[in-house]
Amino acid sequence: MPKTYRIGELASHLSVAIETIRYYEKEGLLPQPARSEGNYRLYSDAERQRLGFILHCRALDMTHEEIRNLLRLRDAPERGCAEVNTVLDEHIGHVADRMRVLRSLQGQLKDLRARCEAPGTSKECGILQGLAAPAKSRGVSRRTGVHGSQRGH
Amino acid sequence: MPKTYRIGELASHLSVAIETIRYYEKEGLLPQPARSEGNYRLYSDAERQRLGFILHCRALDMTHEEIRNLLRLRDAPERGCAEVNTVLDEHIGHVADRMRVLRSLQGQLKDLRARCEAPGTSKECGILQGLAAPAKSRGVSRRTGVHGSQRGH
DNA sequence: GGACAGCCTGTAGTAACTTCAGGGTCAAGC
DNA sequence: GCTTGACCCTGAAGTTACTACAGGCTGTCC
Repeated sequence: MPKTYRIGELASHLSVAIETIRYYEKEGLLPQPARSEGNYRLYSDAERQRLGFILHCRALDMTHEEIRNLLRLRDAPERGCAEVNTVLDEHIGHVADRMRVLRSLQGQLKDLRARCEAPGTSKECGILQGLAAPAKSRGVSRRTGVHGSQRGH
Repeated sequence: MPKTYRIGELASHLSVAIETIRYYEKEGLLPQPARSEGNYRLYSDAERQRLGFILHCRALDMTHEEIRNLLRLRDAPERGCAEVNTVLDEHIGHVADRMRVLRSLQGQLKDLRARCEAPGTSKECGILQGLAAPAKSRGVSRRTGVHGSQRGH
């Protein structure tokens, strides 16, 4: 009899919220697990490993779409390794793009910040004036980036 | 009679979607504008400038919350410039945090990518194995970042 | 048999939009 | 006068990856 885990065990072993596991199931990243008599989810070691794989991909900021692709390749071992490389290379590209954007942002923010050193009222604040300006040669294409994680405040 | 703009004009002048303008109004970033006889929105130059300010802030990846704060300071010029600095400094911090995370990610992704050079089947692919590993010393605190823009694929 | 941890389902909220359905307005052309 | 087409309106739902309830079972201990 192979070991099984209830959802709470799995969650604490892998340091993830219970709701997230159920959400991954709903999203089709995890299969529908076996159930106990009392309708509790029962996970096998294979499912535990699959979840670990998913979490590792998420820690690398991959989207569910990208993870789905990798899981498909993982499940079909006859497929070439080249596709795995492609997914990864594209993702590396997304991260690089996002970093370029942020570097540019950082420069602009620091320029803006330097406009205010005197403690005047905000009426004549150089920062607010800078933000009101037509924003020429901004160089930051709005709407780019690694599907970045939000939250942070 | 000062010039007024319809929403479509404003949108094309400032390169933003019409829906976004209406959304900003609903969010309270823009005031409710005057209306024409036929119930079309009519914007003044002041509103046009306010929208420009908002878009510039968004291009710097500020949240609506941060922008709301700046607008409040902009509208109350007797307040000190110091608060503007605070908002900006915090935002600069967020961007810096996000860049740190991405730099770490990039390193991990490249390590992973280096595991596959031979064109084998994905069964023995070092990348998939790397993603299955327990992910020790990962160092990327999940759930961080500049409320980053999503989309990108 | 009562308390309490743990699990269940389903729904709604988050950020900043985008998309859609189903209409009204207005100027030009026939 | 009527139609075409560009432009505008509202309100609701979809997007991503979760998180947070609400309201209700399950299982074990005392």
